[in-house]
Amino acid sequence: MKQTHTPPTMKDVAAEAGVSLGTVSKVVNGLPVGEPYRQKVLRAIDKLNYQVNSYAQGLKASRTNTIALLIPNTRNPFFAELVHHINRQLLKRKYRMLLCTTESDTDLEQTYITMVQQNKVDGIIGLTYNPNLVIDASVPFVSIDRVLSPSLPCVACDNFAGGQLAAEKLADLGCKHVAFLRIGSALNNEPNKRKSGFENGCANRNLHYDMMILNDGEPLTRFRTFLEEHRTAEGFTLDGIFCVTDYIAYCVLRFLDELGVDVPGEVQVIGFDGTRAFGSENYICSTIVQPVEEIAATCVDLILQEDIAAKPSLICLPVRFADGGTTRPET
Amino acid sequence: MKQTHTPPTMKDVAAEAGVSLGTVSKVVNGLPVGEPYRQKVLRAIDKLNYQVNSYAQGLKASRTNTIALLIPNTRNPFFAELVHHINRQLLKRKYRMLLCTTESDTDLEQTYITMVQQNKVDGIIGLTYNPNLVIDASVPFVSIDRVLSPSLPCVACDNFAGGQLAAEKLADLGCKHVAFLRIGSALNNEPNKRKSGFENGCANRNLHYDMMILNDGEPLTRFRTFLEEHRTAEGFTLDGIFCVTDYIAYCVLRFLDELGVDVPGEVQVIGFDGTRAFGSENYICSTIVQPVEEIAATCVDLILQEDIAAKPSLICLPVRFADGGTTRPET
DNA sequence: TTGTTTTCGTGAAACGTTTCATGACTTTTA
DNA sequence: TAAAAGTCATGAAACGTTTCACGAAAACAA
Repeated sequence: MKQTHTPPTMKDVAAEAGVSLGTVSKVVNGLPVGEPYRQKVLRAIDKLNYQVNSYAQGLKASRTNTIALLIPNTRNPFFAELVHHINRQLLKRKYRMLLCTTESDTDLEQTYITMVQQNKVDGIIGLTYNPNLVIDASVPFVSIDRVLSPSLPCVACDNFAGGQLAAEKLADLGCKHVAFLRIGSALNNEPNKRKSGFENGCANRNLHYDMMILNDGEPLTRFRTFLEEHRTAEGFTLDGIFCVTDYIAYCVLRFLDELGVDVPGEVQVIGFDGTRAFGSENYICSTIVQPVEEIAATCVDLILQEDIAAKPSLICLPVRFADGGTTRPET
Repeated sequence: MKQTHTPPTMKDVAAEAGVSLGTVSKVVNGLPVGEPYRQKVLRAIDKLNYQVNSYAQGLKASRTNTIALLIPNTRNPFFAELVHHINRQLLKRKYRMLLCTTESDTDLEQTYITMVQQNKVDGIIGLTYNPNLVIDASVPFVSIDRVLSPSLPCVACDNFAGGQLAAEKLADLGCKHVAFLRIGSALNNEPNKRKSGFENGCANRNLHYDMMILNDGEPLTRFRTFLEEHRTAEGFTLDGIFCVTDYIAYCVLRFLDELGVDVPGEVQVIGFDGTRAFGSENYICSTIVQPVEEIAATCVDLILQEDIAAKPSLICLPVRFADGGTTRPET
């Protein structure tokens, strides 16, 4: 009699099908097997409800079926969505996701790096702002939003096009004098391209713009000061604001509210990311939406792709504008 | 000569230390070993920078070092924090977290259930509203916020105390006539206890209250209607509102804004959960804060605890009140 | 000193896969 | 028809652990 509580193994399947272990293995892995054999094995697998033990598999193949996702945190809604979609994609492909939230916790970063060194993950998808991250070349790595080295593929939305779209949108919505608010970064981040895209867009539409750049670490209240300076007796002297991030847009909106400036009446605001309001499908502000789902899918495709040489160094995915109530309705 | 690129195995450690495989295994697993042996092994482990291969471990022990976390989504900030903290706790204990975001995706639920049946996880931590979830008794299960059966432990914050605290807080802040807004649920959810707690608190403080209960699926705009009815020529007839959830509080705040009711001037609002504003440490409203970190730690403790019989069926963790600007400053 | 008990490190077997050399069987060729 | 070539399932070895029966050495008792 068969033990009821042990999951069936390949051996059981082989016995049931009347074939050898190797044959079952081949069928399971999609290797060529004579049709009658394949049928017998498939029937047996079905009958026993067999599923491979990925730990035995991992042991043998020194593959772990695990991809590490290195991300600052899950609190930021954009990151949370990214986690969600990457997780889905990996699950679909029978991979596990090792979630590493790194926020300024060097211990955790070390834990993660140790695991990688010890060959416990098959690849890493990383969205990291840590500039001195040491990446072992033997582990496949896909970066999000930041080109770390020419040899490591990077997936990002089309930040240049996004910046341009924001500028053109503001112009099309009737703005004459806009501002770009951003946080400077010495790093070679992809999001930095939003700036040149924006400048390009303004040039295309003959739009006059100011730019306010905060250094890393400077308090966001500087933006408040900046905005305050634009409030004159004749009204608010800006009629459009592009914020490099929805988060900044969110803060700016609060500042504007405090200053009594009407949005989108007096000034229209566009953010970047496509952050949705708490618990709803609505965007928290008019925004350039990153294609989170495609970014996730692309990362997973890349990390699981065998042929490393064939990986392009930068993949840009298209963005789109979405109305979130902080711009006037389109005509 | 030793191959440079293969991680060291127990065999290597045994050779280095001049002891047997079994001895190394015991040291690694903390089993009793003579002190001189232990020292030799530890030195060798250190020298070779050895780390156990958990896949071999899992194969042998039919343990997988993986805990599944079943959660509706990661978009809700409360869930996102839960994921974060549970992940940390598990990582600390060398466990992996298999993240299953289930939101109304029956396919994914099936994937997850199959994995469990096939013995691919060592336990499940589940926050699920799916009433007909079938739980295999052979897999340890810890539930969050919902008692699924007397034999399955459940971790929750002290919802009763939270409801009571909200009522008493409103009373202490000078409210005379408050309302409790909630969504009804036929399920035996722990959060339902917020109601009796609230009623108890009102009784303690002789506070008059209304209650508005929405059935599952009813649009939240009903709350708007409810609020509208309380706006009279003499002003707003409610001076305090307790919402069963921060999300509802968030919506209610928007309704109140639309209705031109001043918060916290005319009416004070308290939510429940401790949701923080996008990208900040501030709460989105005055709220009863769930101890997310403790909930996470408790779940992990329970799920990894060997002795199932010793697990209590319900663990209540203390809540606290936090000011989020929608109540008047405390005196 | 001898016999008995206890302690504790040893090493082989087993966990469920994958891989590869082997050889049985079929097809092709002369 | 016989030999050579090709096809393809077979089953044993190996992956890195854990576990357990075994036996050597130490401790104790007489």
